[in-house]
Amino acid sequence: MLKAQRKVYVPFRHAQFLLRPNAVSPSSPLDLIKLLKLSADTKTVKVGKTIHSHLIVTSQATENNIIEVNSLINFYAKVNQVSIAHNLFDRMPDRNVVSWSALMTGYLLNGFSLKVIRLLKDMISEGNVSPNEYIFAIAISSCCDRGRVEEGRQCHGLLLKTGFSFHNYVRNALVSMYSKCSIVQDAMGVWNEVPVNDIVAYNSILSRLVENGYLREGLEVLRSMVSESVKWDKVTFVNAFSLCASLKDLRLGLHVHGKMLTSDVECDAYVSSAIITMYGKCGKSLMARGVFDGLQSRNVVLWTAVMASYFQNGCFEEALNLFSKMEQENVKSNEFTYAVLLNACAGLSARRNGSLLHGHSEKSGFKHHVMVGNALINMYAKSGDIEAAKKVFSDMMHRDIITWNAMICGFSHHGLGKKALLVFQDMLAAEEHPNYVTFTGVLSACGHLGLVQEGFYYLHHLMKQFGVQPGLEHYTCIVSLLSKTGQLNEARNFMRTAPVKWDVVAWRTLLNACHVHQNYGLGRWVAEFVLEMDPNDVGTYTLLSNIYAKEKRWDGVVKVRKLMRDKKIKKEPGVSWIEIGNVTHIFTSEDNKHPDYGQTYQKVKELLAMIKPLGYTPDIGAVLHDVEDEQKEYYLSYHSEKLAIAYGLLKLPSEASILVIKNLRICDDCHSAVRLISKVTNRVIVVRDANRFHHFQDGRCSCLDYW
DNA sequence: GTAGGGTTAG
Repeated sequence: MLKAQRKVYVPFRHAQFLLRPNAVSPSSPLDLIKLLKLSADTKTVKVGKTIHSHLIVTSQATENNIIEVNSLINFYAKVNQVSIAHNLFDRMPDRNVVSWSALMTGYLLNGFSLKVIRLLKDMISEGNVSPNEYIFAIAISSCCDRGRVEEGRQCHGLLLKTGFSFHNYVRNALVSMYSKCSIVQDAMGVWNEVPVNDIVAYNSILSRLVENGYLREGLEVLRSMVSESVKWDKVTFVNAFSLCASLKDLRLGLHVHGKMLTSDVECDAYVSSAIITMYGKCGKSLMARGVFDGLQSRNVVLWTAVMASYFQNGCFEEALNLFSKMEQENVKSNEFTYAVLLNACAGLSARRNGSLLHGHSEKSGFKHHVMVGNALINMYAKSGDIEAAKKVFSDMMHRDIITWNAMICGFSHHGLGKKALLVFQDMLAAEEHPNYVTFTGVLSACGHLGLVQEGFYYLHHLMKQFGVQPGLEHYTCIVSLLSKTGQLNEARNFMRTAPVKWDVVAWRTLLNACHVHQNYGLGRWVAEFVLEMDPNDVGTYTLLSNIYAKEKRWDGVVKVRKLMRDKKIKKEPGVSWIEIGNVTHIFTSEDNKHPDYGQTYQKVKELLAMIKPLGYTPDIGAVLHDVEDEQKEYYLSYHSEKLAIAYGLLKLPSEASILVIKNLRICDDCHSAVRLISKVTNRVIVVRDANRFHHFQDGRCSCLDYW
């Protein structure tokens, strides 16, 4: 991995004369060496090469020579031409420790960490020059990649023998190495050995702690900086803001912001984006926007940070609106921008908008960026087009853990368990290590397929094998798996014994199973239990009322309705929408505001008449008991998803599949109606409800009638 | 003449 170069202001006026032909050089060799360093730091290849040719012509074999060549090695190393650097190094009659360190830095910067270690070994075996603190710091830094830890430990051992481990450079490199390799205990061990007040060391460990989620320890470090009166610099503030963001601690964030405003630290783009991100993660998108609006100049990162703040707080449209503003100001998107925008589309299930951005990103040259690919998979999967998600996945040249997770969870979300498990197998074959998220997808796929044994095998063995500690989500998947296969008592027992604190979601899973499997006794018990945990859970009231209705216990239905009235809980009205062309058509169960309402309602009636001969009977038990049967049927046909689907059938070409999105869970009646509608109209109909996707085709649904 | 810390996503 390339390391970022320090940014240096370029006083080019001083360098220009060298580029003129026939320039009479007024410089002493020392000036040239300074210029060479400058061109290395600023990566101005042309200037450096000119100096090189100048030196070839003028240099004699003097004592200066070794410094000149070292500077040249440093220059070529920094401008990513490390083979030229190595050539120069090989041709040196005498080398000193700087020659070695300059070359090693070159390999380090260009990502050839093995080469760095080999050079260290060569140096030791040649024995002319002894390694110093620079050499060790570079060698240790090269062990920062995962899988290089063992070499890092060997270097550490060597250091303890030579006594260099107390040098600041080296200690910082060790701390950095261990923490980048996620061995935070060792990093803290080194850190605690000797007290320091080197700002870089503080920043280094703080950043690593935050990055790896050791937030309590991060807070400790920040406190010790205060107690030891270490003056904070820009980087400290950036780290402190990201710590507050990770902690979602607005109070601390405000405090740090105040401290920054009263300090003399310059608020550059790094600091500003850290502040914006902090406010965003603490739930204050408007404050993030306020900081953003107050900035003099805004680069892509700042735009993306403020979009992300909106996204994280559910303001998807605001995030998307900023995109056009950014374009107006001629700021180009990068892969992060596309990721945020596509995620916002996913949040809105805005497939059309998403595919426009897809085209946009490809035109801007991001076709093969992993981050963009991941966001595209997520966007297509969440907006209903799992085929398009699969296509993006298949076309990707590089994949990371997020890619695999997005595809596995996407398939699972759509109820396509077999496909999810196939991708999981491919993932293992590709030697990618599954993580926490992977197993939520895998276990829910097992749930869709009813694979109880496999589910437990994954939970008890495979997760252990990959070092993933099972959490609430995984245990909930098991509850859902047992529930789905009708083992309600086993599910309840599992909930008694599993070592987690169950939340409302898990109990609701069991409750839903009781409803589907008609175990109304247990269902009522669970519902009461859930309502004790969360007395405002609308879904549970609805299920409980449904259970009473199925039992024909109208007193119970009345009781639930009274409870809801007393608590002023209103059932959220059902809303469904469908995108046609670039217009989103919205249907609700409570109004008839759509301009084509009459025609649409007529179509629903027609469809229901078509499916009645196939065995559809309106599930009138689910509707209020005190209404006439005819009226009940009318209520049911009013359901927003029926209207939206009918509208799609009216307006879309006959081969097009229909995607409808609904805010609530689809009801029994609509589910069986849509299954049959997919058969009589010979259409693929996809409904995304509050929980998952239902793929209706040829009279069947991908959820196998369990949801 | 050689090194080390920071921004935007899941």
